[in-house]
Amino acid sequence: MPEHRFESRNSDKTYIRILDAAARLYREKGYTAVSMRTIAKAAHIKAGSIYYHFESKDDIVSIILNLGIKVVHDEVNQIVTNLPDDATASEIVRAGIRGHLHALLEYRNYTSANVRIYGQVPAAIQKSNLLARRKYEKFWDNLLSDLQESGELRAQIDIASFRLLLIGALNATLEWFDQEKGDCSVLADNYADLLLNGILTDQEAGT
Amino acid sequence: MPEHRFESRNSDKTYIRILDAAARLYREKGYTAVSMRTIAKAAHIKAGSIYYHFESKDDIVSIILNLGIKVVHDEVNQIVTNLPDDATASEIVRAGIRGHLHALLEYRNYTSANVRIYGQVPAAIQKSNLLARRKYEKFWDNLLSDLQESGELRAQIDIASFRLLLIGALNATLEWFDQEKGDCSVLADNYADLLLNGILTDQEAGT
DNA sequence: GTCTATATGGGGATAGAC
DNA sequence: GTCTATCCCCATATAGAC
Repeated sequence: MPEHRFESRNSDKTYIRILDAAARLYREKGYTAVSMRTIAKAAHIKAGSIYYHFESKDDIVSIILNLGIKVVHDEVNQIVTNLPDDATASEIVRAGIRGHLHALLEYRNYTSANVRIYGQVPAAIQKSNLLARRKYEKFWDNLLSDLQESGELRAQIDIASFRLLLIGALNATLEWFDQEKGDCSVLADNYADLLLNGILTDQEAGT
Repeated sequence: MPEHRFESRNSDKTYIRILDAAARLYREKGYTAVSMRTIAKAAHIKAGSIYYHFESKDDIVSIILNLGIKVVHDEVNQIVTNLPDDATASEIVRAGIRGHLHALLEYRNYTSANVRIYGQVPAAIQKSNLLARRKYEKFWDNLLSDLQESGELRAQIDIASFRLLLIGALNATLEWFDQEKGDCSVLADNYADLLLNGILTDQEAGT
């Protein structure tokens, strides 16, 4: 799926084909349920041949998990960085939510594989994904802290708590959102409105 | 874990021991990774003996998935129903969030097993869990619709969208919240404040 | 109720031909 | 680069002793 990284390199098309097939299968079936034989069949290759491209099953999983974070981080970073200097807090947060949801659903096999199987892979593999996760969390924390210091976000909210709530809610859309039936930017604006303004009518707010 | 359902029945202690062990393992390792041998060892019994208590591996999984929804639904229902008649929207939503989070973390092995492996079990097992899921979703939708009709929640919010955001965010806490280090009612109040009032300062709200 | 033993099939990974 | 063949281990489920 992440074609941009390998575009024209000679016969690494096979490398990508294996990775794409594996990501989709991991998302659908879970970590242990997917065998090298299963991946091989989906990638139109024989099981033994996979070991020419990858060191082991865990090597494949580790690469998939890291791409699952990277594609989202890259897209959110690019969208937010390209906003005009006078963008409001609403616009910035909204853009971040749009970017996160768009990448999440665009690279669904990788992102969903990450969300679903991270908690179930061996500890060593989890560890290989931790740095990418921490960096993305830090990105949001910095973004939100800046907006809070400038007075656009309420002073009393805890940034880490909101970031956990936000990313938790966004990632959960992977479990139900159907790209065929809806536009994810509509969903993004919907979620952004709820999170920015809350659900109470004005006379009830603050209670 | 759900002792209340079987309290004193003779030697169904073994039944519960097997179920508890299986739920914990499914949460930690995923559906396919957990073998009958693994469950047997954790429940201090031999693999063949499990078939006296359960029909199959899928029978066990199906029961665990259904309990994972039921324990949360029951607790939220009880807490919200017992609120005084003059409770405000804030108090009702806050109580629902508290109940959901408390049950979620109290019966963590069952609830987390549900969240993590639902998407990875065979379709027939998913189907056996759908009714319980739909009932719990309906419970929240009815609750929120009533509050919207009484004017306490903003008229323009879409109830189903908010319910998806809410339950998605709450369930995601299973992946990071450490019960040893924090009180889940503090977390609940924190999340409730964010969701009820939003994150913008008052002069920015509505934009 | 719980045990041991076993039938049958699939798992990750490697060797060596082409 | 991809193939076939193989090593060795583990899976679910059942049969029948105790």
